[in-house]
Amino acid sequence: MSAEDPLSKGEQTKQSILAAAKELILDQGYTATSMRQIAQAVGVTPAALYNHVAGKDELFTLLVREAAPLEQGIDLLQGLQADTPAGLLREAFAGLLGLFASHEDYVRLALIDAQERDGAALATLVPQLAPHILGFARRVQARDAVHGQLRNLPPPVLVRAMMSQIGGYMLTERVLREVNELNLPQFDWAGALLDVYLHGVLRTPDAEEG
Amino acid sequence: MSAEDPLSKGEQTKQSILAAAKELILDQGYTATSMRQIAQAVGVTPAALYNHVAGKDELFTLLVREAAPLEQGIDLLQGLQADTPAGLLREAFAGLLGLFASHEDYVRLALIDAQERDGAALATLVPQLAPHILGFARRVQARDAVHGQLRNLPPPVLVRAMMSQIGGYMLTERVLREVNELNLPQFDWAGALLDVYLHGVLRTPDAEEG
DNA sequence: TGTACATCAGTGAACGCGCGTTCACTGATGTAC
DNA sequence: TGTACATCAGTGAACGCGCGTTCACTGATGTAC
Repeated sequence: MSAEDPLSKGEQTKQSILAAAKELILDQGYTATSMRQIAQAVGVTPAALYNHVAGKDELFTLLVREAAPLEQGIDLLQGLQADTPAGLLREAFAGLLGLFASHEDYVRLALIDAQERDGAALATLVPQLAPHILGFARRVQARDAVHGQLRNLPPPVLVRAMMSQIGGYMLTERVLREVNELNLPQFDWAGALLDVYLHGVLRTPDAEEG
Repeated sequence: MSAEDPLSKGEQTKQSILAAAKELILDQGYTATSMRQIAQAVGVTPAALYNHVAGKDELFTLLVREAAPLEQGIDLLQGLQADTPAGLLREAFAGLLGLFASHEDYVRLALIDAQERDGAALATLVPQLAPHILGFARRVQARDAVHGQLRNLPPPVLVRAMMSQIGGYMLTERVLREVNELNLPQFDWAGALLDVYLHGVLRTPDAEEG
């Protein structure tokens, strides 16, 4: 259709299959979604799927791999600009939270994988990301030797408290939304949780702006 | 068997069915677990299940309802002893985290329900718990009018940051465990996250002990 | 430019299988008189 | 204490159905000479 669209018929169909499968699986889960449903959504016979994809298993694996923002996560951790520990933490927190929030599909696919398929997808992702998280923790520590902004916390606590707050944000985003009295309209929740986190790991409130 | 066991044969079988279903569903998910598998685990014919349970749907609903620590959660929020805002927050954080951590089965069943069955179970739980969470927030606020320990944060932020950190703890407990370099052996992670949270919402570090 | 052929994308029928649930039934257990 | 009967717990076969996948096939599209 568009100018940058030299996709063959086959590629087009494959993309349609992936898109339909993603939508159905996000809605119903992996086991509850059938190849027949996917074929119908694409407008094709079930048998036709097997011209483009080896089977249901490979289809889901493709889906998860395609949705994972792994490279972006790594680039983000490696491309942090800030000089101070507080700045690094702020930048990483905001960046990672934004990354996950903008890839909610991936988060949900990963949860489905974990629950219905032993979590092979997450299991391969964590080891790939781990060294970069560790590198980030060391960098923060090294900067703090100069600036002394951080409370005396073990580096793993810095990292886990951050990941926990970010993961918790994603989790509560879906649950607490329904509790009206806890909803502040137009409120910058991500910023508020970042603020609580920074205040929690820094020595003094004033240092936060460094 | 034991002294306090006047269970009829039927009740015994029903409990066996619930136990077997719970184990299988936690392992494989709801859709992927069949009535035949459950019957086999119990040592009984599939048809026999229907003498004790209306169907697969009701079986799962029973399971979730039985696993939910709803009353304990409410009792905990209502029975807080502390006088100061900081004390209340600390007690609630530690209590709720402990409650969820000791009911991991429920957390997982609720996630399965949310993913494979539209989340009917969670949907009924949140409104039941919500008023007590709100009452708790008001209580903290009222005490703070006297003590002035808290930073100037909207009460919903206090609550959500806490729920987010607790939820994040449950989430990262399963994922980050596998990253060896982030594991501090024998470390009191719950205490560390509580510490970061309190430090994050209180005005001064010294006030935490109040 | 025309022809022969290979590759591609999709069809329709069928495979063996496991699913949730129902049904008529069988013994064993409990209850009433 | 004995007998008649209702209830209980479980069986085995069967129901209609949808599952993932395979297979022989058909046209359409692309390629080589």
